[in-house]
Amino acid sequence: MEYNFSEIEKKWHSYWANHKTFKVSEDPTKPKFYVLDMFPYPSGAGLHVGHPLGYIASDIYARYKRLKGFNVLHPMGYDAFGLPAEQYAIQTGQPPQLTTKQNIIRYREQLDKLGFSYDWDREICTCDPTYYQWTQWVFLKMFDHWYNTEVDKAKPIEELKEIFNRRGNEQIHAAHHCEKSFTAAQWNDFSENEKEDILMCYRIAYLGETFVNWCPHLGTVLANDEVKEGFSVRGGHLVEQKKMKQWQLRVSAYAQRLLEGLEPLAWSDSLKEMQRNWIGRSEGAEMEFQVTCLTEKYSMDIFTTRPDTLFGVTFMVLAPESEWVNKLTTPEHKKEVEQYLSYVKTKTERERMTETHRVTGVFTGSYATHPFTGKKLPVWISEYVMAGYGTGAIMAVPAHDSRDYLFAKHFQLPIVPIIEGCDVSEESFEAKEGILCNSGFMNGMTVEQAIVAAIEEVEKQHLGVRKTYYRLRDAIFSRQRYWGEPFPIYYEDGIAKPLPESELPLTLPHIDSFQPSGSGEAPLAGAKDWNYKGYPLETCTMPGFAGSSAYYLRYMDPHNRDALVSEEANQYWQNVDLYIGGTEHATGHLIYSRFWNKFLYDLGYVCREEPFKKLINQGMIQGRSNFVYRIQNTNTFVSLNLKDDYETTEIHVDINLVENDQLNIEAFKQWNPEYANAQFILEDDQYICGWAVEKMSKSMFNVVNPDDICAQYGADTLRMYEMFLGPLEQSKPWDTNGIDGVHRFLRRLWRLFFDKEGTSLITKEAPDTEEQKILHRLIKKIEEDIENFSFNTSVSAFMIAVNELAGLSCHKHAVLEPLVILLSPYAPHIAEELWSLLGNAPSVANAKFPKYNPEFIKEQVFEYPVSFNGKLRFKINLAVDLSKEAIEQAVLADERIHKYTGEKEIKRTVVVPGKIINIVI
RNA sequence: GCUCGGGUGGUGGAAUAGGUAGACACGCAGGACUUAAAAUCCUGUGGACAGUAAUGUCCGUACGGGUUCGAUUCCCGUCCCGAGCACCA
Repeated sequence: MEYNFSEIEKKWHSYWANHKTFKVSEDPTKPKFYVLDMFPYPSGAGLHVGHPLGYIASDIYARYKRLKGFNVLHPMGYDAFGLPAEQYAIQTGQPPQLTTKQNIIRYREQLDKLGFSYDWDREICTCDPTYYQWTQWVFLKMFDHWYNTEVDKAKPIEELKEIFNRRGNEQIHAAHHCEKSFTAAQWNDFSENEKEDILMCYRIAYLGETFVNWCPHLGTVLANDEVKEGFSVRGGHLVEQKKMKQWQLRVSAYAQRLLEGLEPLAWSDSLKEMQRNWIGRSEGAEMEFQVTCLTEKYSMDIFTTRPDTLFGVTFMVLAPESEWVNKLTTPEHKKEVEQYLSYVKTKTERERMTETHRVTGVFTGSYATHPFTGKKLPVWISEYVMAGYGTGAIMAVPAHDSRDYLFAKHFQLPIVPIIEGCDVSEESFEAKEGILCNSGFMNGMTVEQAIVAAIEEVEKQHLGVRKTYYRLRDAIFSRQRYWGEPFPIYYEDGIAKPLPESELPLTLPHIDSFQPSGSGEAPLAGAKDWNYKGYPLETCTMPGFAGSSAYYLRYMDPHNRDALVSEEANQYWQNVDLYIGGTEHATGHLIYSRFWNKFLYDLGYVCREEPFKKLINQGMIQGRSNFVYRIQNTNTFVSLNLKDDYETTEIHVDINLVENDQLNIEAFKQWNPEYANAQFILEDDQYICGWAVEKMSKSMFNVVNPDDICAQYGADTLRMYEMFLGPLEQSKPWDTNGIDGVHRFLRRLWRLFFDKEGTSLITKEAPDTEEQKILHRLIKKIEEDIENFSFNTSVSAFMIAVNELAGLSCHKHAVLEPLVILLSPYAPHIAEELWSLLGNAPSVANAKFPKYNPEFIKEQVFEYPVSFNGKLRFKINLAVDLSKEAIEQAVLADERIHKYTGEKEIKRTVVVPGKIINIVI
């Protein structure tokens, strides 16, 4: 009987589904384990072989943990709101509700084929009102809270009102952007609307005016992580800066906690580093400089991380957008400054970013006074200073900062080095090392000492304060589009008011036109009856990350109608033990989720401050594209190695028309009518295609569909092959070349159980030592591999073990049964089949992971009293018995061992030809 | 420019509390079975040299140094590749 994977897989899929084998519930008698995949966006293209890589890995781990006796929560769902469905709706007029539903059905079919052990009763979908009700609910909570920086916690806005009532906002410890200061009396005199305006500056979810990333093509605002190098991540459209009133989340209030919280997490260093960069903490001093514009005197704040270089300051620079520009420009320089400002305005964000080496700037005519030396420092304006960071103004230390240096060289400003012996004739000296000079009270100190001393002195003389800045900005939360969660907000006399919780979910209405207006007005503005008790509802919707920020909590208690997650469910499942997903979410979803979770933690709705304990980033599976070469202006194609003789154009060709880089010419002709009459210049009677490793995508015709692989080899082969391909975290091209090897392994395994006629070979004999050794070595290896996520080497270990057992003609029940359990996380279908053929009740998922017994693989230990250079005992650990003489010879042959004879206990290994001997002296 | 990874056969990749480098798989070559093919099985497979042969010797983990009895592994320097950040003061 042959290994009939398609029948086996079909049989077990329906068994698992009918018996709800993987259904879980809270069970206090068992330890819990939560394994989560980053849920997919169900696109119209369906899954390709790259998508399941992480799902397979997490499924192996989840199944393993189950065998180890854990109560495993392993759910799946869909991140279904988003731009592509809406873009599709704009093009075709099909409502996103419909296309999303179709895509989800397709995804589910594909996922089901791969035999994942998900508890499908917990399936969620972010566009489902029973789900997004809780997204809206969290938003209301954020609207209703402010951030108290004294206790570092979100607090109800009512508390803030009371504080204002009692003592105004003068000594308030809050994260805010309120520019007014007021007393209790003034507060009480404010009108309700004025009060609301002020409170808005303190809310964690707030409506505020800022520069936003506006994408005219998409007709919407985007978050910082949705923009890369001035273009939208989705679609690659130009993004410009525009000042707009938008909903925002005060993520910046949590910057420090987001940074500190990273420390204990079991995430990769590179990912933590990415988040650290994104949060961008910098410590330094905020200092006041007295500036004089003609006769007018001001004090201007600047921020520096290098207060030790204070005596190297030779000029000041303002950002072009800084409010100081107007105040400090003298009439004499007004014209030049205006010219410069208009020049800066013509540059796009992108140009400003790419032309970083070009030095531009203009003098304001004003001077600042050095707080210690009293020297006059000219105040310049330059685009290299950012308005959005620090105070939008800097003290320039050309000797020790490369940008200041270039600027000083260009405009011939003085450069004063303040570190002994540094050479600043060619470039600035930026290293934070050396001894200070030319620096008054700091002379002779190291840079490290000077930084501390400078801040102390500055604080003592009340010139400034220690200060920490973060690069992390508040998240812009409005999107001018349709396919997202509606805001539970209505406007009463222009004042944003929260909808009562009892009105949730506020469901997304059906609309006729999905086309954005282009003027910044959202599609919902055209919805009928989009109001609450006659008041207009907010027309923007929430961004993609809204729905994915707390989905891991909802899985704990997906059908709860009264809460996002019940306290009991949250107490039991706590947080995610293992999270597997792509690195592309490093500065998006993974920051927002952590923020969201911390907020809910502050409010006491969740018991853990961090959502994801351990995180693994699976690598991308790239496609291997094939090319044909068309001779320009002809319909003739030339084979790869002859193409250099012609002027050719490289054209992607569907990889399904190519085998081993050989083009199937007939199929190619039929592929596209344009090529029906194509001519070919062959080499060795073949057309050889070129190839390249690229992203797997429809447009490159290099997509491999897992359904096809399943049909040809089965899901078990696909699962094992994806693991065998290489280390999980590494990106690698899909390459079917090795898949036969894995498939062959499963067939060989099958043959340990059955002969060709299908008669069972299984015997009840007791295993011998050699067989025990094979088995227990495998148990140890598989356990280690799974714990280390080194799934590729486990596949090899299985192959070796099965080959060895086949070599010994071992068909013993006592060996094969544990082998099947070990294999079940990797190849669950065949394991399930063999498990029941061994006479067990389904399912192998309920089996116990075999216990490793080191006795079976222990090498025999021979203890030799070897007389050597006096009285020494060598304890020799080796599998093969060697004669005493052989050992002595081996040890003596290594003359250099003499060095160690005086020391007490040294573990050493001596190599005898053919053997390794570990010796304890 | 800065930060973090990483460089091992024809290919994907094994092996690092320092100890027989190249597991396993692909590919390739040869063989068995077959009328033939597919499938399956067996053998060989880093390089160079010597030998009829069994086998032996030398060189090999990007490059140059160092520590060590011994380095793919640890340290220093150089080169290359990948990822991320990037006028963030």
